[in-house]
Amino acid sequence: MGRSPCCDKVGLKKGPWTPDEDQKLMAYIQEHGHGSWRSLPSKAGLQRCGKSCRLRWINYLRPDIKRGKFSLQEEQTIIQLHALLGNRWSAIATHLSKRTDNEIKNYWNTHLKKRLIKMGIDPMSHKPKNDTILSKSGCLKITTNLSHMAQWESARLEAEARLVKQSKIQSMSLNPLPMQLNSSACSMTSTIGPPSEYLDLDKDIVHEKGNEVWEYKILRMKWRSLMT
DNA sequence: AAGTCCTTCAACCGCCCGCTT
DNA sequence: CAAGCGGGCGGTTGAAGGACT
Repeated sequence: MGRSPCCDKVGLKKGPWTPDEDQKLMAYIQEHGHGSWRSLPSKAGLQRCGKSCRLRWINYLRPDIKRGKFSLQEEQTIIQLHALLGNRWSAIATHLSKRTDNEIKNYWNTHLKKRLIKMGIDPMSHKPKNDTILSKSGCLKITTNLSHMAQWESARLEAEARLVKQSKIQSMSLNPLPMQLNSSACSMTSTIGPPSEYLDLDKDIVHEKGNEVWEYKILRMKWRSLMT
């Protein structure tokens, strides 16, 4: 059976949000929380569908959002995480506090992807375009390790997401158990980890262009930063 | 100054997944 | 177990503004 549309589209407004609509949405959420997105628009007096409200809140109105130029550190983090995770923007966003998945996705598509292409790096595989030559000369091991690392990282992120969800549920029930969560998170990260080969690998891939230096210290460095 | 092309990014769309009934 | 629903995600679009001719 086909699913019903997320909202009754007749009479609902689309397109850019007006300051008045923003104000209504913010005022409502600050007072009541968003609750069910589907029912929020009518309660808040908005002629929008719930999805549109959710998107507007998450990507623009939320108070804990950082806007403006991405720092070099942020750019490097995005590139490193993209190498590991691919186009999993929401997963990447969890590692860049105050940045939204939409913003990261846009920044990748409009800036970083083009920059990598200019540097002769395939933005999807994060490998130099003339990869076949490099593979023969030893980079194959790095590529293989990256693939293993990505698999492990995927699993770790999923576990982390579960913990966050669990934490939210517990805090909402006014009976948070931060110590338990922290200890379980610690035990997870200390007992589960990448194979020792990742920790021993010292090879970095470095590309230079003009004043820009891009370091692909994905393996050892990334692992360390994820644990901090 | 006017017209065209290019870039950016907010917002929409469709699909998927997990939960509930 | 299957259907229905809501939320979330990634891909795509199109308006707006800037750059270029």
